[in-house]
Amino acid sequence: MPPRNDARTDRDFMAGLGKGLSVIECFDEENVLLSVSAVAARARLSRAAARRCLLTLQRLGYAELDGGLYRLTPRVLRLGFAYIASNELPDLLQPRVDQLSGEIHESCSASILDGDEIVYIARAATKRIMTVALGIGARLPATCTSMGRVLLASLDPDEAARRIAAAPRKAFTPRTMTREEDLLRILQQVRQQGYCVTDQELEIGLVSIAVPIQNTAGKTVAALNIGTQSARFAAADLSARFLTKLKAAQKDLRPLIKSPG
Amino acid sequence: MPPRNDARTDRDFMAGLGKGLSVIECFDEENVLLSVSAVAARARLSRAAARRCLLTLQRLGYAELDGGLYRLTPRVLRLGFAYIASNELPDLLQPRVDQLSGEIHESCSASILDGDEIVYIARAATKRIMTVALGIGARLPATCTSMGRVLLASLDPDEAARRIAAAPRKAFTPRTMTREEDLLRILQQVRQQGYCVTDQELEIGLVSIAVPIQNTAGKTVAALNIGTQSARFAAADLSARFLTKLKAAQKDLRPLIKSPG
DNA sequence: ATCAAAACGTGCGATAATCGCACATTACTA
DNA sequence: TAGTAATGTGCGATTATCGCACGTTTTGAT
Repeated sequence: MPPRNDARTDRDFMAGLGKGLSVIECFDEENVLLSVSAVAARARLSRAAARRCLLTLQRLGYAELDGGLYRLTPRVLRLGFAYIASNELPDLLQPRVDQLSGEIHESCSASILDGDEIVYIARAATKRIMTVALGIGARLPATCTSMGRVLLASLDPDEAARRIAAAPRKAFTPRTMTREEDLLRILQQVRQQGYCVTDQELEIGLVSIAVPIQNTAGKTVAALNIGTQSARFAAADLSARFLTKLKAAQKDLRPLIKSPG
Repeated sequence: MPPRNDARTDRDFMAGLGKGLSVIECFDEENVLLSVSAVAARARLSRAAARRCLLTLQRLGYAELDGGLYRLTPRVLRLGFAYIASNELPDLLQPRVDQLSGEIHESCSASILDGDEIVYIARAATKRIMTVALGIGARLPATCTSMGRVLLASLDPDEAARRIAAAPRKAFTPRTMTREEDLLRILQQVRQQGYCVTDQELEIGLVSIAVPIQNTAGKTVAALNIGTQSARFAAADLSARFLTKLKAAQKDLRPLIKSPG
């Protein structure tokens, strides 16, 4: 489990904690109820270890037994909520996301970058526009989403290139950009124009536009986007239609987001 | 840490996992950045154990070091999201919550019961109506909220009485009901009328109305509410104004929510 | 209905990992 | 500058974790 050997850090690594967390992450949309063996297989643990983790989680109220199978309880939300509550960003962005969505009657979201994925931290949906539901905490690949590209573009170019090189670049649709050089060129363009439009690269029929959200120090800390259906707006029309609103939100939010330290 | 001695279960309890989870829960709105000692104190751990947990969380990407202090990373959302994604309820309720909020231009939420607290699992806010922000995963005492009372009322009366007796009943405002007998009487009333209105019991100026949401088997699995300001609607007017919409949502949702098993 | 295969719970000895004290070091404060 | 407090580190003792192996239960196919 420990990726590297950090001398001291290696001694202080608590294997049990790592295993338990990976057990929690075993559960998802397609795996609501899992058996001990299934968890062991998914988390790459021995059956005994998986069982001990599940028993512990059950004892602590994070999991419950349902006819021989385990399921997570709402108590698990306490963990994710520890982040939401400890980070002011979601609180600051959610009202504005709600407002924007109400004004334009389109889905609106905010996300941050975590490795090569974006993580939704605020969201307001008019109706479900994607086949998959995207609630808070949901993750999408950064390389093929408008918010992800805006966030990647805000990084040091070398760092951005590194993450793109390391990221799996699956072609979700025929339009998905997968070539490294194409992505780097797009990032360059995003840096210049200050926003990003994606045209059905994640799902056919889905278009979106995103802008970076900066803190008082000017550092990009999140991305804000509007997503809609290509049947209603062509990708080329998104900037003319929504960019003013997004830029206004960007400007309003900036003084509210204090830089750390 | 283990509450009881369950013979076998006791042997299979992984102390390290329990400690790590309690460390994560140390972080909240008022404690964004915590030192090793602070975490040790909050989680009731030895400094060494707290340090090992934090080091492990850092290694796994759940925490990061910021000038000698630790902070949670968005990766923690993966844990809470494991629940959201593995439970269909939030997905089913969120669109309807969004829709309802859009129609009536008031804040609308859904929650479930966890012990003596309600946990928000879907939410759409028009503007911030409470001084505290309530995102997904947020918790409030069940006894003094409209959704909490609806959910408590759905339990076996003995069980409800037990939870009320065990719950801390803090008076958030002068109007907060704290007497056990009053609460039991209210629950009785809620069972009869099928909804609950609360009038500034959690925060002055805040009124709300809630109805239970049932699955196909008729079992209450969540509560749906509308919250607004007493300056706009008197508590007595809430049912006349909003009950029809809430009941409609209740009826629409019921066939969508399958009973487990 | 019967049987095989798979999954589950349990016991236990060996091992390795956690534990927390004690010390050295580094901030922070008065 | 001295004193307080918090941090990182080393290490021996302890104990909790590990995973195999066994017996039992459930599943599912014939």
